Amino acid sequence: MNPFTSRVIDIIKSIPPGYVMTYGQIAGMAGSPRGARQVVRILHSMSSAYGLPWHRVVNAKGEIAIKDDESRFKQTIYLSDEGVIPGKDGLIDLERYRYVPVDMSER
DNA sequence: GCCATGGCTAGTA
DNA sequence: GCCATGGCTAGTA
Repeated sequence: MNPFTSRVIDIIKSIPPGYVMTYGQIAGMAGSPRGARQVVRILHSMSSAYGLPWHRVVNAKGEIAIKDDESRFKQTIYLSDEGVIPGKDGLIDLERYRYVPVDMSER
């Protein structure tokens, strides 16, 4: 597996309950700032095999971007179960719920 | 060719 | 709304 792919998987697995990350944020953290779509692909195809908390990933606007209605609904439920509730505008407040891991090398 | 993006712009109000 | 972007694990043998 490509290093980028395994980094993305590790990052996604590190998102704690009650928090979300964005596709672009994950891609950038994995070393490919333009790789948001790869994150999408990984989430789409490898979530079940790797037990990824796929529901904790949203787009840059704080939207649940998944297309499939059923999965979309599940994501909404999973997030609300963890306390992540969209605002009146339907968007998840990233200021509040975004997970920003502390980079140990910068301490 | 696929995919659940992201960021910038045109066009409107 | 448009379009540049990029790495590759889909699946019902």
